[in-house]
Amino acid sequence: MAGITKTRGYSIGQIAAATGANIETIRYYERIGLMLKPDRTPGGNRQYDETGLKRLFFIRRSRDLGFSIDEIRALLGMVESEETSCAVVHERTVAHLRAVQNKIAALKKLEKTLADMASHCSRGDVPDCPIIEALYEGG
Amino acid sequence: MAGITKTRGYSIGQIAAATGANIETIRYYERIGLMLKPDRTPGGNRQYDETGLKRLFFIRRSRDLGFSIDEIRALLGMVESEETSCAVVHERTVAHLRAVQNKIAALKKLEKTLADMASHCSRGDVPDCPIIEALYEGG
DNA sequence: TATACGATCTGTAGCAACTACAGATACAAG
DNA sequence: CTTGTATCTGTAGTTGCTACAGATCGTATA
Repeated sequence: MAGITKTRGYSIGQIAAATGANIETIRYYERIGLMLKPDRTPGGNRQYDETGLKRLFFIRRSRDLGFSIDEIRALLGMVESEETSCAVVHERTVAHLRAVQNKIAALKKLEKTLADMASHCSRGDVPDCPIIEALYEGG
Repeated sequence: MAGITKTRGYSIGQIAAATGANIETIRYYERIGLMLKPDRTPGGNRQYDETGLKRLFFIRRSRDLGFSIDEIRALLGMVESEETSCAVVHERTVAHLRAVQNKIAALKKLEKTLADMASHCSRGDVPDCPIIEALYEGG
């Protein structure tokens, strides 16, 4: 009688703790339609079931992997509709992978430029700083 | 008489074209105090001089290198104040470089995960997609 | 000189993806 | 039944812009 019956479901705080998401973020996901509207307790508190919990795990994991909200929306749509094939999911994943690789390439260039700039600096008390000069470059 | 006299300065459109910045962005930089308020024509249009143009080049270049507005504010402050040494600028640059390197490392991990996920997918019409399974991971 | 047309003007609202309140309830434990 | 924590709604802030609307400026041409 006093035990936590599973049928009660999970409070928003519980799924927040379980997934590492922040409560306000979960409500935000609901507002933008990424999380479905859960049941409520008689008092009006959100009550999630396994499905909701899983969906949040899916969203968090996808976000961690850098998928945008819109991409996640599309992925969830595919999961929902039985028609969509694994091939389409694969396509999207690869597209995202490419984007990540492009970002890495861009950041590497940037890293090189910054490292070069830093290496040219004597770090002394000189007022003429080669880093500053480099930042004015192009003018 | 009909020639473009340099003393007239540059319009916002001209410095936008020169630096590649967008006009609205320049006004935004002014609003947040990154660009200084320029002179105005009798009619009220902005008129920039070399100093303004150079400052915008500096800002754009720094942004391209991934410095945040606040970091640029600090860098510009150092340029302004004669007291600040090159060493401090170096320090900030290296700190930023570290941040970039950390981001690269994080993205590389992510890249690996995505590549692994994609490689496990047969790309067939199978409804059970290993990518989707992987996204549900943690639940 | 008149006028047409593009460039600028101010001010505000929107974007992603959250985060951070305020002020009011709900709920669980003692 | 009280206390204290958890949630509730709604709104505003964050970063770095971008995109309007509706008015005015500036200039090239007839």
